[in-house]
Formats: sequence, structure tokens, C-alpha cells
Amino acid sequence: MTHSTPRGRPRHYDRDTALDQITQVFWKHGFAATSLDMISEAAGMKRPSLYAAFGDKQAMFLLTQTRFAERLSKELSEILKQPAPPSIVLNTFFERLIEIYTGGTNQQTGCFVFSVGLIEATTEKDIGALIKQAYMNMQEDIEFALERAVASGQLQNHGNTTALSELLVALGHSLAIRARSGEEPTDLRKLAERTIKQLLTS
Amino acid sequence: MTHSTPRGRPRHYDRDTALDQITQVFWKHGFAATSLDMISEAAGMKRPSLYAAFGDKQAMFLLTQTRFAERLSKELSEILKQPAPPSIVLNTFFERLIEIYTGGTNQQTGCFVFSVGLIEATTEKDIGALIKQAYMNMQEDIEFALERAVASGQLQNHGNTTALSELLVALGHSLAIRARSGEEPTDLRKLAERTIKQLLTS
DNA sequence: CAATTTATATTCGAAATAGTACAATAATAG
DNA sequence: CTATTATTGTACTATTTCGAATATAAATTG
Repeated sequence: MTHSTPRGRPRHYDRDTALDQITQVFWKHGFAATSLDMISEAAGMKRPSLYAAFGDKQAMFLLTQTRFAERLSKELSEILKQPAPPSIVLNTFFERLIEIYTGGTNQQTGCFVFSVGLIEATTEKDIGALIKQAYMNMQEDIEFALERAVASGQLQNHGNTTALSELLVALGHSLAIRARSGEEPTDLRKLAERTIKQLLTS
Repeated sequence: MTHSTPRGRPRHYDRDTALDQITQVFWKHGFAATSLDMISEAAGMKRPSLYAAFGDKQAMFLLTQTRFAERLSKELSEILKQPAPPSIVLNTFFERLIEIYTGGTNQQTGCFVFSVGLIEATTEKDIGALIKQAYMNMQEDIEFALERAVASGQLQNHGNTTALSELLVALGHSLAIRARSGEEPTDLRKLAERTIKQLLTS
């Protein structure tokens, strides 16, 4: 018989929220400093359940990294598709980024990929590729947005939209570092505003 | 009697080169993933000697971080004092930074402070302050250099030297991230050149 | 309700790790 | 040459950690 409820004892955890909580722990302490016991407690799952669900620690890390990168990429990409003037679009873009990087929705600071994942890039090539992919996507999306703005006359062409978008990616990287080293959201917002102004009007 | 040679058994290690080697291990694996055995082997010192010389693992990390930050700061500051045109000065500045970040002199990638130290900033406030100090110094030095260039007529004032220097710091942060995620030195040099050009001519 | 299935909870063992106590070594001082 | 001093080398302990083996719990199927 096909049934809605599966066969044996039902799962006590929700896969998605568990992954959210695992992400939080890794985000705060980094991969190596996070023990399975910490993960277990954070996720509300005993170690055997963790293994059954997600594999070992490395697998969990790779999973949460990929998941975070994809979600962030998708969300930011949506923001950049708005038809508003570039200064507005970029401001909302970086406001959202700063919110994420300073613990607005979660509790952690810095970027889970660009700060935390980055450390593992020397020993795990997959992670390095993932990170590069993440900011390359970001750069492309920004560049497209700038080009649309130039085409629609909302932005005077400063010659090089590529260099411009690379600079905006650099701002993103900088915000990640600054947030984790303890700078306040308000200061970061001001920095972003100043930077956008400088880049778009000159 | 006062003698040049101290009393007991002479040290087998050189403090400075030992610290260099400890830095290398931390730089590659990060704080948590580096064991005292790894440090011991890299430095050629047994654990008791390590403790006697530098204290525990945390102390060693803080020491190498501070030392690296100071040296880097001093070296880059010197470059920025050169009286050459700003495009030249900034190019040599970033060329040197890229060399450090891509394993030119050492073997490691990324920035020891902005990449590796950063992870510990959430649990150790000292490290966070150190990191912020490092890039704030960098920003000031760059800003002074730009202002001198404006004053001497080597650079047309684009209005905001502060915003400009913040963008150049952001480029530095971006290079650190890109280097560790596996980008090649040549690509990074091109990126830096493009960025400098974009920022100085517009 | 008994059998089956899946998930959770407990327990165990092996390895790694940090830090320290103690013995051995290599120099100087007189 | 003996005592002293500082450093190096070895050995030990307590704790943490990963991963797995085993026992228990909660559901469905017929």
C-alpha cells in the first residue's frame, strides 16, 4: 500500500532546521573548532542520527556551505533584478548583505562562505572552487545590472562595468571581513553608502 | 663575571625563525586544526621548549598574529611613502601584497591576519581588534599617500580621498579572499591593475 | 496483536590532543 | 673537575573526540 506516512519510527527532527542550526555552529567556531558534540547539541540530534542524515563532519560542512552559497546567491540575484536606479538597487543589495554579515537574522558575524569556508580552501579544493563560484556569480549579476542601467540611461557609462562590478564585489568581501572583526552595522552601512556614491558619481 | 654566552645549555633553536615556521603552520591550517605536534615538528622544538619559549597554543597564535601584522604594516607603509606617481606606488603596493598572499615568499595563500586570524575574532576580541587595527592603519597610510599626490598635483582630486582609500583597502581584502580560494597571481595582478586604473582615472 | 521497519538513545573503544613532571644533556663558573 | 644553570628529550595523565556497535522506542502492515 502506498501511504503518506513512511514505514518505521518517525523522524524527530526537521532536516532543514537542523541544517540551519548546524550552519550556525560552524559559522561561529569554524570547521575545526566545531566538535560533533556541539553540532549534536545545536541540532538536537544524537551523533548516530547525524551520521545517518548527513554523513560525517566534512560532509556536513560541505553541505551547509553549498546550501548557504546557493541561497545567498539566489536572494541577492533577485535584488539585483529590480528595475530601480542602480544606486537604490546597490544600496538594498548591500544593506541585505550587511544584515546577514552582522547577525541580523542569525547570530553570527562575517560571511559563512567568504570567512569561514575560506580557511578550508587550502586543504579542500572543492571548497575553494565553491567560494570562487560564489563571488564570480555575484560579480556577473552586478555587472548585468549595471549594464542594464547603462542601456536604460539610468547610469552614465564610466567606461568599464567589469572593473566597477569587481570593485563592488571587493566591497562585499571587505564587509565580510569588517563584520567579523567586530564593526557595527551602522558603520558598515555608512561605508557602503559612501562607496556606492563614490563609484557611481564621478 | 659578565659574559656574552649565557649560563646553561645553549638554545638549539632561533626564536625568530621558529616563529616564522609556526606562522606557516597556522597560516596553512588555521588555529584550531593546528596541533601542538604539528607546531613542534615545524619549529623543530619539542613541546616543553615551545611552552617555555612562547606559552600555550593561544599565546603562540596571538604572538604570530601580532608579529605578522606589525611587519606587514611596516613594509607596506614604506612602499606608500615613495614619492612616485600614485598609480606606480599603488601598483607596487598591491604587487607586494599579492606576492605575500599567493605564497611568493612563504608557501601559504591568503592573508594570515585577514583570512586566518579572522575566524577567531568571534571568540577572541583581541584578535578582532588587531585585525581592525591592521586595515585601519593600511587605510590611513593609503589616504595620506593620496592626499600628498593631490597636493603635489600628481592626482586630480576626485572629491573623496577617504572613500577612495576605503575602496583600495577593500581591494586588499578581496585579494586576500581570492588568493586563498585559489586564484592565480597573474589574474590577481591584472585585477589590481584594472581596479587602480578605474579608480584613478575617471 | 505480532512482525517488521525505521529512528533514537546509550555505551564503548581507539586515537589524538594539551599540558606537565621528570630525567638527560650541554654549557659556564670557580 | 665539580657544582650550577638552562635547555632539551622522554614519559605520563586526563580529556576530548570520532566513529560504531548495541539496545530501546515508535510507528506501519497484515
